[in-house]
Amino acid sequence: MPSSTRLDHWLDIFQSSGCRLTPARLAVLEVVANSSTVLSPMQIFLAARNRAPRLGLVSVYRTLEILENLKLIQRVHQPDGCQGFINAASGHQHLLICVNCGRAVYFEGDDVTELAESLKEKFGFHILDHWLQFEGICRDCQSKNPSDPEKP
Amino acid sequence: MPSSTRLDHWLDIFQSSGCRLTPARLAVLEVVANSSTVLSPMQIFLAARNRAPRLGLVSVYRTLEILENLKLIQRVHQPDGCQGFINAASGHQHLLICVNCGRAVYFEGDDVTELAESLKEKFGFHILDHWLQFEGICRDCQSKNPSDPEKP
DNA sequence: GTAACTGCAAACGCTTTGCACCAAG
DNA sequence: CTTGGTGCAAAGCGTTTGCAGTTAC
Repeated sequence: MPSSTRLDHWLDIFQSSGCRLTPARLAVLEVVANSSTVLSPMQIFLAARNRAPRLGLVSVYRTLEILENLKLIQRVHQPDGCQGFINAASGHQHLLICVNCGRAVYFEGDDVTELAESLKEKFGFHILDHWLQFEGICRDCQSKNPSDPEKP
Repeated sequence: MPSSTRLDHWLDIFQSSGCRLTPARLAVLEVVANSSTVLSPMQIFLAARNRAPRLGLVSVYRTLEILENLKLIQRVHQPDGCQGFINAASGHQHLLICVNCGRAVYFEGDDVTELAESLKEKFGFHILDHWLQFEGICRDCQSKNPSDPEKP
């Protein structure tokens, strides 16, 4: 899905779920919808403040909470701490993340549902959710200086 | 591996890596080595304080850091926040966690390495690490009151 | 007009650090 | 004896909350 279409889609869902569209929220939505990398609340704040100079960090947190509830973004857990967010591909949570630049790629991995089924039988667990994440270095970062961070 | 053997194993590695064995550290090691559930630093602190009454929370953090570096425990990321720790099965990071009681089960999932290989070809990523985690309700918790927490 | 939303500042909780004392080896 | 480890207290940091003013609808 192209970024512009995604933003329209988000605005649609956002408004029809009863949320008011304000400059602060629009700025956050634009930043997150147009990014294909994992972003921290602070990164989102800094980027969104260019579009809405009076923006406060608090509004970023509150908007992210709404977006997470609407399933428009998903939380990404990283080796160190964990408050990264990325726009959520429909239904999938299988991510490939570059530890150098933060770029993220969704991929298909339907064999996971088979695995879930066998776990259910084997251990008697009722499976609610799963999480598959790969970390590595993307092609671009491999060809550059490995210690050159390229966060957007 | 039985818990007692694991503790011995840990003490072995711990000491031969140059770390001194103190009452505080022993208490933390005993608690974590003998548990098969995901534990937060605070839970570990409370349990370990029974064995070493003068224990400080700070020592728990410091000991966990050492254990993580020695790969004896692994960090578990949970939907909400993420500072859970569990003793690490050798080489495997595939976990099945009960969201009710915290019990964790390691399982085999070697198909993940195949998947990693295909991702490498498809997207050009150099894969460094992966993470597969299932969340659900274990058999015991299914048969009990679902809202009855049973944290150890 | 009104309820939802805002930014600010302060509170909060978890984690880390500085330090003087202590004990493992 | 020496160096690494301890607990305490305080600092640090990211996140959340209370609030009075503001704005989308």
